[in-house]
Amino acid sequence: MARGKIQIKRIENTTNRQVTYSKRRNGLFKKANELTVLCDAKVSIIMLSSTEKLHEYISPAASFMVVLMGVVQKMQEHLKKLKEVNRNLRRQISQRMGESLDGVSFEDLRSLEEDMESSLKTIRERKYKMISNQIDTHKKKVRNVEEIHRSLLHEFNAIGEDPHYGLVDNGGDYEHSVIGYSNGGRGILALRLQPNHHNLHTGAGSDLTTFALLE
Amino acid sequence: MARGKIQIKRIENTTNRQVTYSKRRNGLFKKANELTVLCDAKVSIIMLSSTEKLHEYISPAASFMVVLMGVVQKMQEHLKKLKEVNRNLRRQISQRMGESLDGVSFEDLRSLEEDMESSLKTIRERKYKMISNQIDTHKKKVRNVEEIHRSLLHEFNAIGEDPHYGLVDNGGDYEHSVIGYSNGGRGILALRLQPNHHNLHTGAGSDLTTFALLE
DNA sequence: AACTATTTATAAGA
DNA sequence: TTCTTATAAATAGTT
Repeated sequence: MARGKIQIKRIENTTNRQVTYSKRRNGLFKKANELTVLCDAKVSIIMLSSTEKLHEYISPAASFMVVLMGVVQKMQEHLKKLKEVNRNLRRQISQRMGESLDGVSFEDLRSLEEDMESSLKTIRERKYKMISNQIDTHKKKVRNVEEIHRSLLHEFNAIGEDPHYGLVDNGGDYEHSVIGYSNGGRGILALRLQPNHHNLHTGAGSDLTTFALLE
Repeated sequence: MARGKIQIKRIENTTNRQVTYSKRRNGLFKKANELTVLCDAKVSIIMLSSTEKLHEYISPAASFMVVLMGVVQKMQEHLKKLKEVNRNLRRQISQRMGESLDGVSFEDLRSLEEDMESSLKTIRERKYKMISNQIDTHKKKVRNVEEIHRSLLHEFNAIGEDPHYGLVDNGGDYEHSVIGYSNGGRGILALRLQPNHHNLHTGAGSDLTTFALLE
């Protein structure tokens, strides 16, 4: 309706469609507001853009659907608060990763450093404890294998000295079995050490901003 | 908006008001429909005339209720996601504070330690830089004060040797002036910019809200 | 986000 | 109400 007449049909160009949506939405809301004022009416408009963004106009004292609207509003406030909290949490993490430190006071920097030092100590201790536990476990396993080895050797010698048994070539199977044992149980450890990939940093960064409102 | 400009305020003449309501209602619905078609949007309008008559516009494929319910549902989902993200962020912070480390794999623990070590290094470097900056600034201030002191002392001595001037007690103003200089110009920094309040819709005190749900 | 040539909406009158 | 029409307002295309 301006630099040329347009057909009232879906605008295929996305940018154009969004610009027009924005302009006409403002126009519609303005008209609604004028109607409200001029004619003492109550008007509620809810609209969803093709990108599923919600916009609404509510005239003063529009009692219609006020309850539901109220619910929506409350939820919006809640969402806003959660977003704010998330922002703060992200900032904290950033700072603990040595980023976003502009504007942090010297005192805060010092206490952050102290805090991180003690935390790092805790983590380190835990790591060492994990290592020593693993070593203990491994030692026990080795002892166990050695025990088996000794007893097998003992049996073997006993057999060698026993005139009832002849010496039999086992084609290297003996050695093979020993190697197999010496490595025994590793597989279990390897299973335990598989990282539980619940991403420490990335997962939280998932994009919530482009959230579709309707299917 | 036609045979004369009108003020956007309640039309006192009842007949006139009703006529205008009818005309503008049609206009509004037409615009809503155009918007729906042009921009592939969903629009619902509900309005109540001053005579309490209900009129509504519902774009194809969306009733007001359905749209609202959809909105509520989507908001709930969004809230849920945000809460989940929140939980993850808190867990990350906890871990970086040496807490909630049960169930963290050895590999994750190791990478967390590494990460924290490098972060701590960054923070430490920043702290040291801040310290050295402060020391530099302080040194400069001291030099400046000494300079002023020297020159004043020089002047003082010159005056004392000049037979044209008598010695005058300035009641501590000397010290005050020095302090004043060392802080000189600071006040200018205290000026702040007033935020721009741009009211988009100026017509009457209506509750006109336009917001993107999920920026 | 501005501008502006046009189209569209509409206030007042019939 | 509906039609008419002069004029105000909205806006499509452009910058």
